[in-house]
Formats: sequence, structure tokens, C-alpha cells
Amino acid sequence: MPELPEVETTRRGLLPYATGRRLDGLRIREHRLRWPVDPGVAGRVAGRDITALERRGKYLIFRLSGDASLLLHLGMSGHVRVVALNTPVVAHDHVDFVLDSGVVLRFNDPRRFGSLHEAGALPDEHPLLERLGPEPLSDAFDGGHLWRISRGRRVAVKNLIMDSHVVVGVGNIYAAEALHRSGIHPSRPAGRVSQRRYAQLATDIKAVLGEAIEAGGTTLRDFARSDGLPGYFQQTLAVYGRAGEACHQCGRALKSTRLGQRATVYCPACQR
DNA sequence: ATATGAGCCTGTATGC
DNA sequence: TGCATACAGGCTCATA
Repeated sequence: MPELPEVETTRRGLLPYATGRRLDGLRIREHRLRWPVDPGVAGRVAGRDITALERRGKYLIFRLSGDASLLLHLGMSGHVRVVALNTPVVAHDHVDFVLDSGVVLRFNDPRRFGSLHEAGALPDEHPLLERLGPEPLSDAFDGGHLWRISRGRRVAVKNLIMDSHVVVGVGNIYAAEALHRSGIHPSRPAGRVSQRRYAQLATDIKAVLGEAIEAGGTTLRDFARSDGLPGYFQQTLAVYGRAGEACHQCGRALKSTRLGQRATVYCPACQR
């Protein structure tokens, strides 16, 4: 399930194939994604050059010549693979980015929670992006930001850091991991976490995301890198998916609860 | 303004 | 074996 590290892994995998190539066309086999794909987009972007491949939160941004761009979200079951032009399609191969090099960037998404949008020269101003919080790996994100934004809020701290308007790219897996490292109980009200502990949490969010990117992401069920290989970060997970198993720090059995309809694993001893 | 729950989807795992 | 059901979850929208 792609979170920020998986999207970044995808971006890095596609980069050498995509940048500087011409987009000969988009083949859209399935328009029914998270939002219906605009039928006119293929005609408008065909023939443009891909000048850059960027990421904002969990959105991949294809910057195109002529003041255009494409926003691709992988949803939770999506991935993009690099394949040759005549590679047979398989189930859920929804969109092809056909490049002039004979390479195809093929978007596959079984659950169709992903999306494809056209934007202009300033994709950050697209309605889907303009209200997003800071990038977690940027200097704009730190403990002070979390502390200020959480004052007076009673939501569980885990839900706060998973809110894309607070900070982007922290999904269920990495939220649980970062909170365990910081020793913060996931259901603690966000407004009742100290400035000092938020500084630690911001540091741990950066660390866990950075390490996951280095490991090529986390492959649980659906995710695969653009080269088809799995990510390896799941071998490093301390709490996610380990309910009932021993905490690596204290040996106590990890507990599982639900926060905002999401499975949440934590150590009842180490996290307060 | 903040918080909560529903809904979008389908593959996989579980229980009968 | 086959069926039904629960679950996974990023994101937005509707409602309280």
C-alpha cells in the first residue's frame, strides 16, 4: 500500500525512463478511478515532453512541456511498472504512458483508489494539492509545526499526523512506527503532547520515512517497485502488523486497537 | 472549526 | 470445495 516512501521509490524508479522523453500518448483503458478520468486528457497531453517527474505528498507529478502537468495518485493498491511497448496487459492495467523510447509506464491499480488528473504549469495550485500540509522531509516540517497545529485539538495524535492537511505522506504504517519510536501512545489527544515530545516525533517521522525510502519501500500485499521487485522495509517494522508479538524494546506483547477505523498497534509499556 | 463516519473498490484471509 | 463475510486503507464528503 503506497505511502510516501513507496511513491518516492516509484518516482526514482521511473525517473531515468521518463525525464526528457516525449509522451507519445496516454492509453486509458479504465476511466473509473477514484475520480472519473477526463476523456479529453489523452488528446491534450499527447506529443508533449516530460520535463520533470516530481512528487508532492503521495501524488506523482509529470511536468510536461507547454505549461501542462499530470497528477497520478497510486491510491492504496496502485503501482507503475516500466514495460516494453508490446507487453500484454493484465487485469487492472488501467493507464499506459507511452513514451517515444518504446517504453511504457503502466499504471495498475486493482482497487481503483488511485487517480489521474491534468493540471497546468502550477500543479501545486490544483485543488487536490493546494491545501496539503508540508513535506515531512522538508525543513518546513518540524516539532514546532506539529505543536502549534495541535493546540486545542482533541483528536488522537495518530490521526493528527495522518491528516494530510497537517503533514503529507504519513499513512497508517509509518504513523504507527514513528509513534512507537517516540514513545507516544497513539490515542493520546494531540493537544496533550508536549512541545519536546513533538520535536522527537517529527525527528522520528523523518527517520522512519527516510529509512523506508532507502529500503525501497514497504511491500505488504500490493506494492511493487517500478522494476517489479518488492521493497524491504517491512522487515524493519517494529509494530505494524505485529499485534500480540513482543515489543523489541521491552518484550511486552504489542496491543492492537482501532483509531478512526484503522488498525493501530502499539506497546502499552513503551508508549504513553 | 473540529471530529466522526460513510463510501469508494477488489483481492485475500477467515469462518462455516 | 464453496460460499459469505471481514478486512485492508488514502482520501473526500456529509453530517454532527
